[in-house]
Amino acid sequence: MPELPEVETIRRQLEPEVVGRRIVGARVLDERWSRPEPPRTVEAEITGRAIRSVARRGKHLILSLDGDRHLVMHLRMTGNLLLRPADVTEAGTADLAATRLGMDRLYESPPDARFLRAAFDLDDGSELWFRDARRFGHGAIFTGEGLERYLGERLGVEPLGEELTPEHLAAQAAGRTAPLKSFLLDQRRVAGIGNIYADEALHRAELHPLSPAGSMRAIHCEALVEGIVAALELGLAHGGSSIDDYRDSRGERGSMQDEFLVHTREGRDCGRCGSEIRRIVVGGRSTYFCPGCQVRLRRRRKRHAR
DNA sequence: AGGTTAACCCGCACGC
DNA sequence: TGCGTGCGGGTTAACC
Repeated sequence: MPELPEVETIRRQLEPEVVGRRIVGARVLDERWSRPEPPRTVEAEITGRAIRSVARRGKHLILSLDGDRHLVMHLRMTGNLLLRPADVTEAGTADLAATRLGMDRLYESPPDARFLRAAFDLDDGSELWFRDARRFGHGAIFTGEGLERYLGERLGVEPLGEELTPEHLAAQAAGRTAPLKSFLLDQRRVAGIGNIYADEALHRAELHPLSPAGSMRAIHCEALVEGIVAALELGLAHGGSSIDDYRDSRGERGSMQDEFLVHTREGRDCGRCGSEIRRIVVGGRSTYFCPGCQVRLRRRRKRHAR
């Protein structure tokens, strides 16, 4: 699923290709994609504007345009954001280009391309495609002020920035009884961690996914920050995880799924202690962990003032 | 109010 | 082979 490393991989690929380009056409093909904003409104807001920057906050990708307009896109589970190069816009050359770029079936001829939800034409002839089989993906247009408010009320600190310190994590977790797994998935605490990297971070930190978030002591917060950073950076280094749907902007798979320590590895041996990796459900999410080396912390007694 | 669960979707794996 | 069932998963809404 697209989590921080997957979205950041796409951002890094798009940035040099689209910054400075002008959007000369916009088609929102699925009204759900821009809901509650009507497709025509979003198209009108975008068309004719130049792309100033490609940014990411949490799992959101942000195309900032001329005139203080910001297109925020979220891939959710099955969304792909594909940059279709200028030389494949003619139907006859699509197969050739797809072969060259390893895109297999991703570039079908435009009119009947499956799952195409939105498409943006750039002034050099390239196209940005938002494909999404399950229609959970979303796009919205904001002014700078609206963007700040929208992201601000949904997202906590960036885990790969300076703000994620053990002290900050401790403050966020203080008093919370929700399991660590649920805590990590809460985007308002730390932004960008999803089911995959939550499992990987907890294993690296040797913390049990069911431990109450507020049970962590300073040493655990330090380990968890290190675990989060290490898991996300390894994901980035491998171009993200492609368990099934994720593809980068060129339609290529990431390889992080080959590096998982615990995620999707039920029944296999833990590389650290040799115990058998287990799968449980926490907060409705599949959760993989090693019962041998991920310690379960006890709930901390409330401190009494004296 | 924090925490948990359901709903949103739909392709696909699975079982018969 | 074909069909029905259920699962997954990020986020939000609804609920306890």
